[in-house]
Amino acid sequence: MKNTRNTIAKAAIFELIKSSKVALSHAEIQELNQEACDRVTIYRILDRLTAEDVIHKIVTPSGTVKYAACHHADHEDQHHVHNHVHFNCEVCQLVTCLENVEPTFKLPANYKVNQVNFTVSGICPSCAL
Amino acid sequence: MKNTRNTIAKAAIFELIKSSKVALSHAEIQELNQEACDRVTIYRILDRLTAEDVIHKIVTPSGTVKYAACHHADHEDQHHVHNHVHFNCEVCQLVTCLENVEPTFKLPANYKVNQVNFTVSGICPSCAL
DNA sequence: TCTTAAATGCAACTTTGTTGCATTTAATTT
DNA sequence: AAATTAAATGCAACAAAGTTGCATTTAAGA
Repeated sequence: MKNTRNTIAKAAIFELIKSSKVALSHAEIQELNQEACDRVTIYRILDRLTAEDVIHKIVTPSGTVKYAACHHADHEDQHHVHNHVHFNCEVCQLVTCLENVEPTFKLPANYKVNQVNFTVSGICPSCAL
Repeated sequence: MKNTRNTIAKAAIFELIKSSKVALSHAEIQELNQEACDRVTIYRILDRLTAEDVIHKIVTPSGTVKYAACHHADHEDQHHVHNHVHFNCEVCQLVTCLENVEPTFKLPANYKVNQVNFTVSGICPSCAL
């Protein structure tokens, strides 16, 4: 892992993502951060946090990219695979990690998996009322 | 379903997608179509074909949007859910539908599923050689 | 053939993400 | 504590991806 520094901007953005119950987009993070740092800086911080494996990137079926904190035990040094399901509510638009829902599937021989993106779209329990 | 017309552009683009073994991006479609119609028209045709459920949209973990033909039996009038896995090779960048790989998963109560997007990234058999 | 709503082309615009470079700053070394 | 240095930031400029409005064209039913 490359040398990485703990800056105020990075800490602030990580804190935002950690304290959010839902996944956040770049635009949402920028707004929540009160424009405290440059747009480009946020992109770079998100890349760093993703590389450090403390947040993970989620792509919704509509193509929106969001980020959420990782809640896995971090005492494993091999790269973690985020294979839980993300739920994208079509009504409230919120994306939530369903950490306990891990799909099972079987690929044909000789496929090597590095990364998965499982997103389910529909209506969440709150909006279904 | 809204009234929709069979135009040459729509037929050409559907043919391109159907005859491709891999999922195609908007840019790739435009190039393959020899710029025969406007960029905007392609976006609108892709939307229409998706709404008509004859192609489906795939979003890769890197955020690229691609389209592939649907190979399901079309005699069902309820909206089809594309719940097969898409494989995105990190080397050749090709996205292929693994029609036979359907993940199983169990959501908590009261979640209503309309759409799923399962994409697995890694190395495909051809590139693994 | 006539009619009309769907489809297209074009221009303009927004959103999202990237790159290069000068400046600032965190963290290590002296 | 000061010096060092590579990482991080800000800014400007750019590129890619997607959207919108509107005038014109066209498919398909009357």
